[in-house]
Amino acid sequence: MIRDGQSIISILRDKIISGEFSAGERLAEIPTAERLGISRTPIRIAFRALVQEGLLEKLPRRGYQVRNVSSAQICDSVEVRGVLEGLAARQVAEAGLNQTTQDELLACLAAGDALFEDGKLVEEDIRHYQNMNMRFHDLIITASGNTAIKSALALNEHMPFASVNALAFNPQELTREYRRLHYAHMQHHAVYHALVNGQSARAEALMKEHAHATLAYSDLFDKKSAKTVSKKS
Amino acid sequence: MIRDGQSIISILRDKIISGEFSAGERLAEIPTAERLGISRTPIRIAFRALVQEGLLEKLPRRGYQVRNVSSAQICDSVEVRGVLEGLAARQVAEAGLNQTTQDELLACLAAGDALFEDGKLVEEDIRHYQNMNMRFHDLIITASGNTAIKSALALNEHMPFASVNALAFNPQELTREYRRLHYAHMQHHAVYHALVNGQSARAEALMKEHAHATLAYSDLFDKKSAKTVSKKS
DNA sequence: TTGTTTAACTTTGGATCCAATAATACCTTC
DNA sequence: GAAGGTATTATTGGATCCAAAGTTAAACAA
Repeated sequence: MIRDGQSIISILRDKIISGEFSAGERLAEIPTAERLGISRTPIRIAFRALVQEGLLEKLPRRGYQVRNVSSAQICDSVEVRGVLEGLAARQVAEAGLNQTTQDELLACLAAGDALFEDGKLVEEDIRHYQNMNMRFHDLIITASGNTAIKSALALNEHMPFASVNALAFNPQELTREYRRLHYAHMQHHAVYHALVNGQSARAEALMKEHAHATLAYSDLFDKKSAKTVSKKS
Repeated sequence: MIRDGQSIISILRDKIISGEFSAGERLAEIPTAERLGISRTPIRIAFRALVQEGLLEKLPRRGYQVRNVSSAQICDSVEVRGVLEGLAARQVAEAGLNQTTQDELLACLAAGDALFEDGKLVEEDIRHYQNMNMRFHDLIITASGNTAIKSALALNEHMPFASVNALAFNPQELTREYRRLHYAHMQHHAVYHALVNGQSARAEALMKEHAHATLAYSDLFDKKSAKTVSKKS
């Protein structure tokens, strides 16, 4: 029994991100509705929202299609996240950090410190890290008071995080994952330091670099380089 | 007779931006549907989209409400546009401008030059300018090939342009408007110059400043200053 | 065999109906 | 007069029906 309209969008989004609806697959309202055992109305609303989010593409009179999200597009998305969160960090540093936000950021940092204390991560730790990470970023964006940043990120919010994590994460390589997340966590500390000291330019630059760091230990970075080279040639 | 679903969203958006639906006004699906003489289904889809765009706010079980877009929020939105279009310009300059885009940008510049030739503007000229302006910006965003920028801007796309123009434009002051748009147009020339010469950092900085220039001749800028001061105190 | 025309099917958009639920107003009772 | 409970109303979410329009496929003719 599905009560809330929002959750249907989430369900479809998860199916796309998880690959149950594979890239390039064509989706129509009626078959999808039957597949999920609900009526067309919520599917219709969800499809439109997902088009707006950039996960679906509309083929006029031929249904919808799961957009093929290339690694280059994920890199683009990370770059966008970088400039927007960089702007947020700059504005926070300029306006000054209020006490409650400062406390909450510190709590995030402490939680992260605890996770990395024993020198290794298990899969559950990674989930904890991701929650903490999301909270840390959200705190800064919210603290900026810039609602336009929030809404601009709302669209492809899931995309960079979910896709990058899905592509970058390999359960076989927990050590590499440990290094990647630990580096990111140290950057969190640096960002916090810049924010409390009102170093706005530093905060902005750190936050931009921090977005890139999401990719730094994945092989996506190489693909992006290849793309850039081919563009220039 | 309304055929296309997208147009209903546009109609409602226009009514909000124009002030026919005033800020803070509560809207429910049924009364709005009756007011427009259509059924609830398209209204439902439109309301959800407008929530996602940030123009409406949902009051659970109490309908929707037109969000009060403050001048500070418009400034925020302009800032977001600045960093995103700055990113686009930088990427275009780095990758190099292809010939067709270059030609189309030149056509925009020529069209602008013609508008400003006789030293004054009439209201129709301003509409022409806005179309040309939109095309110029869209060309650069598209040329960047960064789809994430496009979708991030899609949300509040209308907002900065429409709202700023609505607030900044005063038919009594066509001379001031002439100066504002002429300055913006000269910046277009500078952006183009940076792009064709591959000066990526300059292109990015110019594009950011260009966004601010939208406000430079309006009194919004003062309000923003006031807000910043009050934040610090 | 190929091209054109037509018919059937697919698909979306809009309208309306029903159900669930929260808010509000009213009535009763203390 | 106030407070609490109940009933009505307002509002949204989902299901289904119908119409319009485009796509596909098949059949027929050249």
